[in-house]
Amino acid sequence: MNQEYSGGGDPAKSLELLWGLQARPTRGPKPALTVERIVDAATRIADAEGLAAMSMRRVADELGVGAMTLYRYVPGKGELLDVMLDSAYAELPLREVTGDWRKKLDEVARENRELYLRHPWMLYVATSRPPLGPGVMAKYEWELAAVEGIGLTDVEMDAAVALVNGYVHGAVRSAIDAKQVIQSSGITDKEWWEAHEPLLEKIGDAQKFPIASRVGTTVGQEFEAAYDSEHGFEFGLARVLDGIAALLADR
Amino acid sequence: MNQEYSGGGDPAKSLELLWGLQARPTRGPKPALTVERIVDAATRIADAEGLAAMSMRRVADELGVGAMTLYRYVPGKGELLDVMLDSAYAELPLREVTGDWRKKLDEVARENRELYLRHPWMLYVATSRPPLGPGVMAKYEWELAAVEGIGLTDVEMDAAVALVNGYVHGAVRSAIDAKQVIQSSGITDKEWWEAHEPLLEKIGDAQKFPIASRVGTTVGQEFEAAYDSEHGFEFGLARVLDGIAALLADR
DNA sequence: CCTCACTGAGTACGCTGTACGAGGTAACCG
DNA sequence: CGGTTACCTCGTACAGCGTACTCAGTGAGG
Repeated sequence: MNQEYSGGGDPAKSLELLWGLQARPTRGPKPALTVERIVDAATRIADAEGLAAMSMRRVADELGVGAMTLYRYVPGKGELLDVMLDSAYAELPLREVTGDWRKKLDEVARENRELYLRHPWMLYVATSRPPLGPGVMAKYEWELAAVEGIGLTDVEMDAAVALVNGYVHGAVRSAIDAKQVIQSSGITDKEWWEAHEPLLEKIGDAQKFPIASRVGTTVGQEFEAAYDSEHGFEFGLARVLDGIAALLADR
Repeated sequence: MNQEYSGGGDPAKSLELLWGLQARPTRGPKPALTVERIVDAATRIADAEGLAAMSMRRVADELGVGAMTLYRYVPGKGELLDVMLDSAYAELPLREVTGDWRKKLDEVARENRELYLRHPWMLYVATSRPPLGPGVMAKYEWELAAVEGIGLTDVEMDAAVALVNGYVHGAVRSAIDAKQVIQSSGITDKEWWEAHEPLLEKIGDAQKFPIASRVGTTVGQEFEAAYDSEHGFEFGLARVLDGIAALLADR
């Protein structure tokens, strides 16, 4: 059972950390750590072993210090996650894309997807109103720029970007969850459906749920054939972009 | 900081529970509990106090038994969550809707939305390949029926339903997260932006992130005016359905 | 009526985040 | 230069978690 966390740090404290607003005191011994080193270590652990493995003690071990030492640099685990998230978003290349809005939004979706695949733990941290760190701000600006000046209101621009981001988030999460289920259980989707066909038949599956059993079987087989998540992602993204295009065409 | 859980129960064991496949032994004392009573109690707690409050001890207290007693009925917390999820999905009315696919999918989205609003904890349980209990199967069948016979392949039908479901999931989760942030911090979005304007200005916000600061301010104000999540939901749903419509029009 | 499968639950283990406080270190001030 | 004082490190402790183990009590089948 995977534990998941929402950042949930005190927003004000997170902000101070994110923008490096703490006055470096002169008295006393030099700090052995920096917030950055802590964030890097924590991210390394979360990348390799998942969010559940990223405990304060584990991070401290990784850095060769006591667990409580971390609390000199970070108010708590929630704030640490906030900073981790912002740092990860700062990895986005934010390339300037030439072309129309659709090409730009496509790029936005793809870059976000790759970021999530690189840092799967991000998908399990609640990100509603994320702390406005430099990484998140830059990302938001970049994404809005894709739909700037195409005839949307400000609110619609925000909604369009949120729609694309939300889609990518959900799609990648589904793909990763599915992969993890396969890895942890050693059972592919196809095998799953086949193994439970007798059970479902006994229940009266085919009669009660004719469409579901037909579609489920087909989907299981297609996914087996490595047709897989790549195509599923493309399908959904195309629909989302088509939806935005339809809105623009109405104008 | 909220903990969250993925169902993650042993799929085989969850299935047995879901379909009630356990052979009721005759020897020994009558069981004092049923899986159903446990699921109901757990759901009640999760509804009222959130997923984090739903610990095994808490559920046991609610039922007036020892914590370990629950393990006589349920293999573990993961499987319990699986069953809770399936039971909750079984609450969907699954009304037969007359009309075209769009009207039907719209109904699917709305019913799912209300279910999530009634049981917010569902949004924080990972649901990829949820255990195929009776509730989930019936829901899947109902949703697929909305897009049956309109010219989509089986894989596309699954993808379309997943797209709508994913959208609703993300949208409702965002709305609930936002509401919780406001409740727990007592700060509205507008106040948030206003309170941090000096900070962001000092950073060089307006110069570095012109679009973001403009759109962010506007969105904050609109949301303040209770324009709010309802309209945001409608906008996104309309785009998603438009996207599917565009696909059908191409044929 | 005896037997024994089954139920209930107390105790305990290892894990979590983090509050508290003791003890060491280094820069400032007189 | 010596004392003060702010700061850093981290051992200990606490409440809470999921759950493995174990043992006593129960009640129906033979």
